[in-house]
Parts: sequence; structure tokens; C-alpha cells
Amino acid sequence: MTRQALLTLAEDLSRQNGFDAFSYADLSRALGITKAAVHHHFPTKAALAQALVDDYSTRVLTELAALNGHPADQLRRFVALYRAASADGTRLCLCVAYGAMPARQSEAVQGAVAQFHTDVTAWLTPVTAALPAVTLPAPALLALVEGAQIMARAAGTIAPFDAATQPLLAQLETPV
Amino acid sequence: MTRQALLTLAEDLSRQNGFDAFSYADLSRALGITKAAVHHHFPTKAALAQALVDDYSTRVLTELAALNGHPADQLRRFVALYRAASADGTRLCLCVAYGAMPARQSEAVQGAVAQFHTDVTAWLTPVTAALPAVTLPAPALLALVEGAQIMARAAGTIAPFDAATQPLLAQLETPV
DNA sequence: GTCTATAGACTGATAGAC
DNA sequence: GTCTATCAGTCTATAGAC
Repeated sequence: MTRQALLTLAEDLSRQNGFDAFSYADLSRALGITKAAVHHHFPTKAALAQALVDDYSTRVLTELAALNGHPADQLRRFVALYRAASADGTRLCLCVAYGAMPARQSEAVQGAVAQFHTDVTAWLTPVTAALPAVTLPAPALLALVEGAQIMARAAGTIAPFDAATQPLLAQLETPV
Repeated sequence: MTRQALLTLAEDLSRQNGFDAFSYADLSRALGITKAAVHHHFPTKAALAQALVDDYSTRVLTELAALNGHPADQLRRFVALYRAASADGTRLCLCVAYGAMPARQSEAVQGAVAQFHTDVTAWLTPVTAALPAVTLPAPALLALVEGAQIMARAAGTIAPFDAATQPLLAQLETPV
């Protein structure tokens, strides 16, 4: 389905170089269709951004909701999820990419990004609260993994992400 | 001096909406000169980015080097510096803005951003090492304040920055 | 759902006069 | 150091045929 292929491609390009870094021409070229065909699926670029962030939020929050088990395991898998999203320092979380330059997006997209942060923080809150060995509350944990993604992206390798999150994972090994 | 005015303006615009979000036309309009005059000072946009990141790195690293006193005070003022740079959730550190979309920059600028992260981490390392109450090493501290800036920028207010850094500042109050 | 063709605005950049 | 004038290329978006 062309619409899904467009979403997949546009999300990847957004997370790699930002929403302003690709054009309808880029999308059409990659899929072997014309720009007009892309406009058929997403009339404006703002509509495309909206669809991207809605899809992304739903997908990630569903993944988080499926992370059952011990809080220590949940937090480990949370960090692993953000680590995988970094793709060896070549990508960012979509909401980090869009959240860094909010003025380039519609109000609706800005709101969806803010909601994503609220929802992830809400998921993290009981997890970290159940872990006395972890010294950081939910907002700090989210800032840590998002900042770790930025540093990895800037370096072009995953190493800074691991350096930044290693102490957190070490705290999880500490017997309570 | 026109050159300095251009640097000040371009840095502000870069930190507000990113390097791709302003044009030579924007700069010339704001300063009441022509685009050609802007090109006289910075022949290409890549040259402008290079000058911006060099200026910024020098300035911030000089500020850090001037932060004497107890390690606890140094770390408090480090967080305050990143908090001020957020400008109530309307700006980012220049190296966060450029580091988030490195492929939009020249290799030289990418290298300068990476060097900035290395230098700030090097400054932080002995500071946090001298503070047993602080549970995070230097790379994690830098990721924390950078992620806190992203969340504040996405929300458009400083509140997420404070929520993310509050536990760290609380650790500094703990008597060793 | 895809195409051709086009519109109008903007982009970074250059040549050459003053 | 600033100007006028201009360039070729790109951008998002639209109209209308198939």
C-alpha cells in the first residue's frame, strides 16, 4: 500500500535528518511515483506530519504497555527500546526530532508531541517508583534517554548512548 | 559591527528553530541590508555555521572554565547555565540543535559539535567525581541536561527542564 | 490512484558597479 | 562593505486528464 510505504519512508527520513530535510520530490522519487500522487495521500506536509506523529505515538505507547514483568525488567527494556530507536546513532525518536524544532510544526503536531512525553512519563512513573535502587524519577529518566539519543546522533555512533545510560542500568543490578 | 550582528542573530535563530529555518533573506531583512552584503561576511551558509559553532564553543567552554568553587557549586551553576540557555523552553544549546541533525552540516561542523560534547564531558568528569552524593557520571549528566532542554523546547515552557533536573539538584543538598 | 503540466514563491549563490 | 540584478534550482501545492 502506497500510503503505508509513504509513512514508513517519511518517518525514517524525519528521524534521520528532520522533517524539513525531505521533500515531496524525495518521497515520490524513492517510491517511483509522481509528486501529485504523494499529494493524493497527504494533501499537505502538515497533514503528513500529523499522520506520522499519530502513528508513531500509538505504536510506541502500545509497545510500552506490552512490557510486563518486574519493574527492573520494564526499565531495562525501556532503555533498550530507546537504544534501538537510535539505530547506532543514525536516528532519533520521532518526538525528539519534532520536539526539538516545534515551531516548524502545526499546533496539532506540537500538542501530540507534548502528549507523547506526558504519556511516556506516566508509564515510567510507577516503574521507577517501584525501584528504590534507581535514583531518578520518571521525567529525569526520559530526559536521560532522549539526551543520550542526541549525543549518539551527534557522534554518529551508539557509544555515547551507552556511556550515558550505563550507570542507570548498573543501579538496576544493585540488590535492594 | 555587521559581522557580529549577523552572528548574534543567526545563533539565536539556529537555537530557536534550527539552522535550516532561516535564510540569507531573513538575515538581510532583519539587519536592513541586502543578501549580497550577508554573503560578503559569510560566503556560504556552511561557513556561517562553522563560525557560529566555533564562537559558541569557545564562549561556553570559557564560561565553564571560570566556574570555580566547590564541586557542588560548580555542578549547580552548570545546570543553571543549561537552564538559562533554554530561555524558558524557547531555545536549545546550539550544539544540541546542530547535533540533532548532523547530516545537514559540514563534516567540520559535525566535528566541532562532537568536540564540544567531549570538552564539556571532560569538564564535568572531575566535578561529579568529587561528589559522592551524585549518582551520575559526566556523560549521563550531560545527556540529562540536554534531554531536559529538548523536553522544555517541545513543551514551550521551562517546567519539564526543572522536573528533569530537580532530583540531581536535590542530591547536591544531601550531606555527604 | 496515478499521471502531465504548471504555478508562485523561495533558496543559496554570483557578477560587477559604487 | 554595500548595492542592483540575476541565476538555476528547489519548494509546496493545484488543476485537470486518464
